[in-house]
Amino acid sequence: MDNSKMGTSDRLLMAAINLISERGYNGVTTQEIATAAGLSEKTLFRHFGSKLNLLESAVDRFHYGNEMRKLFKEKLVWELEEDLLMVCREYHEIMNRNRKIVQINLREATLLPELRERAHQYPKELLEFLTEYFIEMGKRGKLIQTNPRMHAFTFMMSHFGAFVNDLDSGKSYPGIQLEPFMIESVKLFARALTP
Amino acid sequence: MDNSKMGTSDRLLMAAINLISERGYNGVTTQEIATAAGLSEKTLFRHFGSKLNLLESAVDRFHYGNEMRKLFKEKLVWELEEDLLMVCREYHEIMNRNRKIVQINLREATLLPELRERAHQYPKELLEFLTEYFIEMGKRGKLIQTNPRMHAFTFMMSHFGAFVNDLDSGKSYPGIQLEPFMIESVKLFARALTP
DNA sequence: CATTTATGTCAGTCAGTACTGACAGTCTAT
DNA sequence: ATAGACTGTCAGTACTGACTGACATAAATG
Repeated sequence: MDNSKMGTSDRLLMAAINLISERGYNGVTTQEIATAAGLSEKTLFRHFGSKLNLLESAVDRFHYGNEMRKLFKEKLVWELEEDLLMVCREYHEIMNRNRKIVQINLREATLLPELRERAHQYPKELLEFLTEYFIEMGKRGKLIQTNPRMHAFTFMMSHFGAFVNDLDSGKSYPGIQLEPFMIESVKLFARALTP
Repeated sequence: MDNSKMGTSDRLLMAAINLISERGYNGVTTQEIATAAGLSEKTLFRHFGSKLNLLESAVDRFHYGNEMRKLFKEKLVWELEEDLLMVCREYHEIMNRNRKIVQINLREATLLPELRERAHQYPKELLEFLTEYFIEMGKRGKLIQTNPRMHAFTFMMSHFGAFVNDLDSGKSYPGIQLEPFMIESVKLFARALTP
């Protein structure tokens, strides 16, 4: 990546996120963060004052975005398989984009309680959206009517599990690709839930 | 817990696992580990020589056990719903028993590459068992024949996602309990996969 | 009762890390 | 040309944490 076009602060924030997501807050020195940003440690402390302030500033900029909310409000076609495929593609797109922040949250929840709250907002909201969608599909006679919330949760956990295993990296399950996984799991859920 | 009956080393190993799974290797001091074990830091270094050696000794004792292998070899009844419910109850039993080691693995994979290998052995093996089970069920005409490996993987990811969210703790999804989740998700999978 | 074993206290050493003030150099804007 | 903004170097300070040797105490063992 060409860092020369980014400001000093941005480079430090990015370097901090990259290294801390990998090795944890206590596993990285301010010297290492500054070096990864192509700057001096002195500059890091000029801009942020402290290591913790640097981390807090880095995660403050984090937000999931509105795409999923928009999808549920505007893009549903009320066909189970099509809608679920859209949803899970968007899910993985958003989660992968925020992978490092999610990793920092998983690692440093006690250091950053506010981040834990904010990072949990999205999956919580998605669970509600998906539950309401299943309920509405039931009303339209397009979904079996058993336990929409638990089915929504099962669907989400499946994709969260896949996300945590980072299928794109090929590390944990080399033979399994994200796209075929999404297609097949959506088919399976569609088959399970269609009357 | 009554520590007075355990040996000195055992208490240190357990204290190390408890604290490091929570705060990471670099987030805990040897003084804190010793205090949690009810011993002095001096004693910790008498028994283990170094902090890293203590952690390595602690995770060396880890192994998943043979229960799942036995289940697949001896306990299947070749009814999809019953078998899947057995499998996922055993899965969560084993994973919850090893939660702290799994958490250490997720956090410190670069510090302990051997642990990463060993910790991954179990889900890999389970994926193979479950895939073979689905194939055999297909041969017996009890399962649709599409993509057994991907279905096995989807099932596992769903439960791994639930495991990571530690449903028993009630932290992330307070309204969702593990047992109803297992029952409902197995019903959903059985419904999806039965011809 | 003497010896051995195990643990705790204490006062360190050493290396590492967060963070800083002073000074110098470079680039940009006026 | 100069002032201002920004960055880098250097030589620190203060603190922290892994780890240790020496000595003392207590419990277990023969």
